[in-house]
Parts: sequence; C-alpha cells; structure tokens
Amino acid sequence: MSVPQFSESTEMYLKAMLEMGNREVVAIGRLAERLGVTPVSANEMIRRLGEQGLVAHTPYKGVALTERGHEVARDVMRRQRLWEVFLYEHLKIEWAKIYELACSLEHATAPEVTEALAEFLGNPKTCPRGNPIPAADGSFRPLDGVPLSAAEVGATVRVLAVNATATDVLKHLQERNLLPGAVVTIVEAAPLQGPLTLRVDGREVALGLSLAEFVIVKSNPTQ
Amino acid sequence: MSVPQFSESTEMYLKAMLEMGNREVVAIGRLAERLGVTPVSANEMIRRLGEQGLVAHTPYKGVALTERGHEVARDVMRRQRLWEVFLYEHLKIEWAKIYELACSLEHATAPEVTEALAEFLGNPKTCPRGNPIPAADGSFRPLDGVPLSAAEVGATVRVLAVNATATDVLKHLQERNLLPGAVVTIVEAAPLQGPLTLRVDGREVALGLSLAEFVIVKSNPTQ
DNA sequence: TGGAATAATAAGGTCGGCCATAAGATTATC
DNA sequence: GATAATCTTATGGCCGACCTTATTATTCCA
Repeated sequence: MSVPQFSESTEMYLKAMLEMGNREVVAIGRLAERLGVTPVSANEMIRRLGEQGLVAHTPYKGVALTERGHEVARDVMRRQRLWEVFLYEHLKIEWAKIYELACSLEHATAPEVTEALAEFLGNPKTCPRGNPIPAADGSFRPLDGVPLSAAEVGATVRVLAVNATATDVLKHLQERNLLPGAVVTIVEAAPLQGPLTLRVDGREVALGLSLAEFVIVKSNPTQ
Repeated sequence: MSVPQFSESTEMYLKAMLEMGNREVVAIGRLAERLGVTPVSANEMIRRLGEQGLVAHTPYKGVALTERGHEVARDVMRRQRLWEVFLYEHLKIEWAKIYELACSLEHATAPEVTEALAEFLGNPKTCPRGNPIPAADGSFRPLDGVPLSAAEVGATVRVLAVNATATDVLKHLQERNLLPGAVVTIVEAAPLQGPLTLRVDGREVALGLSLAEFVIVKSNPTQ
C-alpha cells in the first residue's frame, strides 16, 4: 500500500524502453511486443506517458525517454536488479526465475526499502544476469558489449550479460551454459537467419538468432 | 507481473477480516472503516468475495471468512509478517514503518519467494510487533491476550503484541515504550471513555482508549 | 414501541488499462 | 510511383474497484 508514485504499468513501459534502447528511440510496435499488449494499447499508453512528460513521441519515428522518464526508469531498474541479487544470493532462488520474481517486487518497493536493501547487499554493481545496477545517485553506464548475434564467425568472446527476461528463455540459455563469464566461440552461422553453432565449455550448441540477441558479449575478451 | 492469484484488494479485505476477528463475524461497517472505503463499496466487494466463496455474508449480521477465505488470509498474513521481520531485522528499517512497507511487498510475493524467505529468516514465529506468523502448513494460533483497554485498573500486565497498522499510531505507541515485552501498570482509567493512565518503565503516560485497543497484553504475566 | 443508528440495495459515474475493429497517414521497398 | 507494411487515430466496449446519492430494510435501545 501507499508506494506507487507511478502505476505498475507506467513503470513497466519505462523500464522496457530503458532495457531496449536506453535513451534511443524505440518503435512502438517493438515495445508493444515486448510488453505483450497490442500496438493500439501501447499507442494510447504512450500518449498518456507523453502528457506526463515521461516520454517524447515522434509519430511514425518512435518514442524515447525524456530526462524525467529516464530517471524513473533507472530507479525502477535499480529496484529490480537489487531484488534479483537478493533472490539469487540470499534466497537461493533458481537463476532463471529471478527476473520474473523480482519484477513483481520492484513495483512494491518504497525508496527507503530500496536503499536499505542496497546497503544490506553491499551495494552490488551488477545483477546475477550480468547487467549493471543503476546507482543511487542515478548514474548508469550500460554495458558496451554486442549481442552474440552480431559477433563475427570464428571469434571467441566472453559473455558479459544476459538480457532476456522470460523465464523459459533464461532456462534455455542456462542449460547451454550461456551465463555471464562464459567463453564462447562462434563456430558457424547458418544462412537465412539460421541458428549459430557455438562452442561453450568445449560443448557444441546451436542457438537461434533471436535467442542470440539476448546474449551480450565482449568482442575482445581479456584472456 | 504474474504473481496475483487474488487481487491486491481481495487480499486486503481477507487479511483485514483475519486481523479483526479471525473466523468471527465482522461488521461490514468496521471493515470499511479499517480499509478506508465507504460502506457501500465494502458491501459491493463483500458480494464479489461471497460469489468466489471466500466469505460468508449474513445480511445485517456481518461477514465471516469461509475456510477457503481463511486459508488465503493466513497466507497473506504470513507473507506480510515475514517481510516485517526482514525489514526490521535485516534492513534495519524503523519499527513503526515496517507494517506499511511490508504490506506493499506482500501482494507481490510468489509462494516460492515466501518459503525461501521464511527459510532465510530462520522460520520466525512472531513478527516484530509481537504477532504470530502463520506457519507454512497453514496452522495459526492467535494470541490469547486481551486489549489493554480491557485490562483491570491496578493490574500489572505484559505487552504481548501491538496490533496497530498505521505508521503514526505505531510511532505514538513506540514513543511511549508500549512495545512487545513491556511491563505496564494500569494506574487509572478516566471516566467517560477517557484515557488510561499507565506506568511504563517507571514513567507515567496517558493513552486514549482507542489506542489502548491496539495493545494486546497478557493479564497474568510470567514475572 | 418508536426513533436512531446501521446496513443493504439500486442507479449512475469515474478512472486506468486493456481489447477489437476500422479508417487514414506515413514510410520503405521493389 | 505503386504497393505493402507499419503506424496512428477514432470509436466503442470491458473489467475491477472505487465513488455519490437516494431509498429501503433491519436492529438496537431508551
């Protein structure tokens, strides 16, 4: 009770935009897809968010977070990733489930709880999926990696983070050892948007391109 | 995301009924008051809860939890009080605020998080306000104390629990040292529903009757 | 026993966030 | 430059949970 400065829905839209493009313009269609709503609904919602000064919408071009919206989104993401750390490190909850479970908690978390939690956790810098946690002062430096789907064939790269949010996708990646820290060689890229063939921990695995988008890697790993 | 089997509103109604009367009949007017809604709204909601088999409403008599409703309410209360323990013991959050903050979190807590949290906390039996935490198997024994407002003048009693939920009320009681474990002598009860005069920790304090309702004491304390 | 207080019901309204359908605007591509 | 794909806007509808106002029913108590 009491907490919500912004509605859960508002927070989800803003966080999705931050996750998808930081400050960049995002197509409303993509956003709708990610949030599981129709494009029409997303359009309506974006109009409301625009009226509140949280996003800037350029018709037919896309939508971007305003400074204010970016601030709120960082705060939501901070809460979310702190809860991920707690769920994984302290409650020993299954890695693939923590995003979804933390996502519920984030909207019910008052500022003083967020900061006390951060303190309790020792002010972690990254969540268990490898993503950076925005700091209390709002500073936030996104990872500078590239999606595995964009890495060169033949290259050996290190997984920095996993960007996925759906539990089943996370489970799928975990089963293939595609976790932060993993060292991966891109053996082959099948034509026609076909799957990648990878070597992970000496094992060959196939990975669809759309899944490979979720795996953020560093092109020249420190070996 | 995902969690809510029952709406937040449903959970609040059921929990309030459990807090107010366990399985007993509660007047809809009282319930509405506690939840901060109009009696008309509470009536509507009780009808809906009745249709779902969670409560049994006898017109002009009041409403009581069904077995099913009692079960759900116990679960909500369990989540709530476990979070209270976490917020107080681990996050070091101010005692008077934990009810309200835990209340937000309770509705966003999936079963596996509840149980992992209980484990993490060492399966506590009571919350920081002294109230028992329903067990995972559903067993729940309410306190057998009486409200301080019903204690005899001259008696010396021990505070078992504080039943209040509003932060300002909790703060008020805390400032007067009326916390679980405190030993209190009822010095005087003013006439016409006037305040009680108490001796707490050697200090004389006045306490309005409606506030004294929130303080649950054991009549013959183990000294 | 007759009011006062309380409870219940009815009717109509608001708000947020979603839906479908349909029509029009723009952009991208061949 | 035409057509397909995408985006936007409009209209109307739904649901949950609340609101007000008004009417009727019941209970309690002096």
